Amino acid sequence: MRNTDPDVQLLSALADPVRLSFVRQLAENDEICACDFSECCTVSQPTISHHLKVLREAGVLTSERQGTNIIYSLSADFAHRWAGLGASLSGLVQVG
Amino acid sequence: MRNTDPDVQLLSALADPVRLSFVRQLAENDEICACDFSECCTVSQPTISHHLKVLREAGVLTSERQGTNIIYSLSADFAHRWAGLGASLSGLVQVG
DNA sequence: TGCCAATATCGACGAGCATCGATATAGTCG
DNA sequence: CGACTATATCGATGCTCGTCGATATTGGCA
Repeated sequence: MRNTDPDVQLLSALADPVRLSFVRQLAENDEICACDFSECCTVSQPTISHHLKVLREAGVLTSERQGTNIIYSLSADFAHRWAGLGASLSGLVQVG
Repeated sequence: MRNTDPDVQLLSALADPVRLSFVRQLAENDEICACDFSECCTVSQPTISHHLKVLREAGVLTSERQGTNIIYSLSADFAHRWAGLGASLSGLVQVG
């Protein structure tokens, strides 16, 4: 009996300090190698891989292979989904 | 060693199907009595009270007493916080 | 003051999740 | 092919959280 609501899945994916930190880093640098996330956080490599998978499956990130490394970047429609969610939550989007 | 990041707290508060449903109802009707939430969901009264408390402590909702009932509404700066978070996550806010 | 209705708190339980070490997979290069 | 590096998967563990029934609290009213 899982959560199939994609909005809940999106929010759950972001509602973790490690994952939110990843997304914020990607908001500043368009593309980040998976190996570079390990430099900033105190979690192990399997944990990083797990969190990246959660963000990928929630549609927040997309991955792309470049040689040995895997490059992550924010998903194209993440911004739209965020804005749409905000609209449904209080008709805001534009807040001045 | 808990999460003191208010953004993570905000996202965690919304990352639950019951709580997100509450917020969506409040996005349509400005004010809702606590007793009216029980009509729409399959959870018990203590559970509803618990979820409302989480949303209150995350700054999403505000409560106001009206006689025996307690009226809930969206917090005034919830929209600002949402937009600010969106901006920090990908400089979006304005998306198409 | 005493009763009733609405809401909150308490204590407990079960499921899910973040985390890890160990290991497997995949791609590169000699 | 064989070794090395980067990333993913596996299995286990401890903790957090959603949920409930029982109970406490609070406000309104007779």
